[in-house]
Amino acid sequence: MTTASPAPSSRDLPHPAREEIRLEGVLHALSDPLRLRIVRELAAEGVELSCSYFDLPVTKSTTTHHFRVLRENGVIRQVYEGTAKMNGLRRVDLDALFPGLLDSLLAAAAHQAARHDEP
Amino acid sequence: MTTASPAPSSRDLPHPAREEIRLEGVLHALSDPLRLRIVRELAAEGVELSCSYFDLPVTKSTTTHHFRVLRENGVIRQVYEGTAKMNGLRRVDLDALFPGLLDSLLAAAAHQAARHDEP
DNA sequence: CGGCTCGTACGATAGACTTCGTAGTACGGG
DNA sequence: CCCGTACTACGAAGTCTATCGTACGAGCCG
Repeated sequence: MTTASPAPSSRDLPHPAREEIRLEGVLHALSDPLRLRIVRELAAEGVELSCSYFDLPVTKSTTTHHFRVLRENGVIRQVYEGTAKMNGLRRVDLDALFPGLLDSLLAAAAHQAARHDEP
Repeated sequence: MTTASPAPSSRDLPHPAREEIRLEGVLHALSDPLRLRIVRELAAEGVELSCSYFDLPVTKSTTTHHFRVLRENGVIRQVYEGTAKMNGLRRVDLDALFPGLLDSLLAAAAHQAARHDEP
């Protein structure tokens, strides 16, 4: 049977449970421009994206570090899929914990981007 | 005439203009538990409060440091009034820059406090 | 005036954060 | 099976942060 077994490639990454996510941690994770940018792209695309999708102005080591900060603070979920690691926003968890916060943050970031970065 | 001259005690503190306030800075300022707590009390009282109003578990030096971080990131406004320094939320500026964000953040903090800190 | 309170400034320290480079592991394709 | 790709782990360097202690300046009150 074509069981939809998630092929749990034995490479599991530690994620905080929903109740363990702390607001301070989320804010800290998003207070870095690079990480905020990652989250914005993730939210814009709406689907899971591989790390290499992002073209960040830092080395891969640093990229790994930033993705880990986002994961450890409960902002994103990371799952291996073959050689790629897919990243998805934990929108459901965040919305349950902090209703409306994520949307406000994304709107604020978009607002600011429209004011400064983009012409 | 009893001019409402603000008695500009010649001790003026540098504040960022509204347009200079950066989302990353605000998030960073609020990612510290002590500073988040200060902002929550400020929002709850709704009026300007002196530094000594807060009974924080750190020394006065550290308190000064945290208030400065909040001011330099545009979260609060500080004005001298005699020997006291009054602190007020820059709600108008923040609401203009990031509509709804402050309320979402305060609600999220209250939510979390209800879940963990308070019984 | 003398002292008190409020808050600052400065220096110091320990810890955390960001970034990198190198070396290594896991998966998939020829 | 060997190699390329994707990402990690570890160590190192530099910077930033949080905290403190002590010493100081600015107003208020007796």
